[in-house]
Amino acid sequence: MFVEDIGGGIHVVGVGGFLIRKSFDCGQCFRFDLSGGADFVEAWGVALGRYIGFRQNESGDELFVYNCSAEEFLGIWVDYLSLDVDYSEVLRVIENAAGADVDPRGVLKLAAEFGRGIRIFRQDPWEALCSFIISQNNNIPRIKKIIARLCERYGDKIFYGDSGVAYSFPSPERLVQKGADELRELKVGFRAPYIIDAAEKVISGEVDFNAVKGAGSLQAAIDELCKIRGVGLKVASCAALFGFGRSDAFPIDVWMKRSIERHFPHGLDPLSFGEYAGIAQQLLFYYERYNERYR
DNA sequence: GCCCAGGGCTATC
DNA sequence: GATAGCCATGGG
Repeated sequence: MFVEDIGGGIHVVGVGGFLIRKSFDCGQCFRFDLSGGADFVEAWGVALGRYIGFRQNESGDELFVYNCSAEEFLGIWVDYLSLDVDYSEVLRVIENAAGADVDPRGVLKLAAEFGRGIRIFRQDPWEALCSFIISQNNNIPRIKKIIARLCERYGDKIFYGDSGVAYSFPSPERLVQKGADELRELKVGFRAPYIIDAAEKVISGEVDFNAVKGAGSLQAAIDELCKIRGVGLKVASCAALFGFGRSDAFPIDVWMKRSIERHFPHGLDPLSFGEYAGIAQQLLFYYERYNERYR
């Protein structure tokens, strides 16, 4: 990877096939907005308390990162974006993880190709947990709007610019201080008490993030997260995968249920993907959710 | 105007 | 342990 400073940002070459168009739009994070022109894509948003922008050409071999220094990119964003992981090897494993008996139509290979360029980000644990509590029985555009309102009202101003103001994701302390009634004004609906319960248990240590990270098994990590009211298997799996680096977590939502019912007549065992189960899940989700051919 | 959404809780069988 | 109804809201 080659990184050089330019005015207001950096130029990166050699990102190993990483594509911002797919990675920021595959349903794993909710605070980035995609825009684009004829032959490029931009993604602007907030993560890790920083306002940052990415611009990439269509083939993906030219990446520009704004509001970011070379040092910051190498020290923070390479990890966040999982650019240290060899996804060509990951995809190879996933494609070959099931035989024709399990995957008669070769959907794993199709999904891997369709989602080539996706990286599973290493997001902030609290933000991921809170975001996926909000996600339940909800749709992605609306989840993004609710989270944007949450940050505008309760986050800190972290950036002033011509295009507007950017806000950080609010801490659990701030949300507890506000309470469920005020949260309802943001139209989070029945999820308001769930968010408060999560914040309270994180603050008190009843739910221990270090215990989740250091859990000896995926099940132990999920059990810890499920102490929170409103957090079940699916939300816990998403938080584990996207916020705690548990790449073996395998969240099953309505899209994944459809994918499995449609393509895998005898079901699909996450264990067959080993530590890459979460990535396999994301590829199947993306293929089912965004591939018009199979809608 | 209707169905649905990156679900989970509760009651009931 | 499985299933049904409910939860609050608005995207498409």
